[in-house]
Amino acid sequence: MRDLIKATKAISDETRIRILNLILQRECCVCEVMQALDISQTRASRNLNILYEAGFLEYRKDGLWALYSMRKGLDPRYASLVNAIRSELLHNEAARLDVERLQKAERIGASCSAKK
Amino acid sequence: MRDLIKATKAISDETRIRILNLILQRECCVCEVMQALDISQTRASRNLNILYEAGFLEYRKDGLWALYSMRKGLDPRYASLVNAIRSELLHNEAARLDVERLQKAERIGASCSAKK
DNA sequence: CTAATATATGCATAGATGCGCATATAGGAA
DNA sequence: TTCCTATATGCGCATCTATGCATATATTAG
Repeated sequence: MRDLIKATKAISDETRIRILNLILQRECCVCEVMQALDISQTRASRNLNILYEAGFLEYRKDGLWALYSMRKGLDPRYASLVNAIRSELLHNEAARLDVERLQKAERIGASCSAKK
Repeated sequence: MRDLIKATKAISDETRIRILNLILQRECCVCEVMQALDISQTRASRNLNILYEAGFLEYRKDGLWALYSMRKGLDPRYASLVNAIRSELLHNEAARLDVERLQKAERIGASCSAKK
């Protein structure tokens, strides 16, 4: 019960739904999420961690980078939550633009957007 | 997007998950929910309304009673959210007890529990 | 070692949420 | 009408949440 509540809380937030949208495409690092969604480093990092803690994501470190991807072998209950999001995003224009920006994003960090 | 967030917010609360559990069994009035979950009238009414506003429930008045039931023809996205809850509750002892108390509940209102 | 960089986190704060108390509303009975 | 009852709701408060700022941590380069 606790876990289900944690999971549904995690996805009841626009920023985190947009993040899931990106990671459904491919593994992402924090700075790519920042760039694609045009949000702060703190915000990206914290919300990624919330999705991780809720059980949706896998986490690995590669040098300086923190890489998040969809968790494999997701509990069926969680999978149906993800499906709800997936079908929501299917025809969502803003979500499409986020993915478009993700494709242009580079694996360079916070200083990048700071320098702009 | 707004609607999905509203729906997931609605179900990311223990009280409301327990309420859904009851209404998945059968149509309930506010006072039955109060009795089965042993919560205040305000709390039952407000949380029922949140589930209704989020699109999960149907509402009808029968004399003094306000009757809530599962909404028919639920959007498939919402249905998969409900399924996640249903499978969560399937082996949940507390949920079973709530239903048991629901069966003993009577369609009499707030004054009932107040008189106890 | 020091410097640079990507990410995580402590703290403060604005806003949202849950709920109790009291009261309003509405339907039925007399 | 007036009284009783089931539900809804305004208000206040305690708690939770999201986020920015500043800083800590960790990894790599030199």
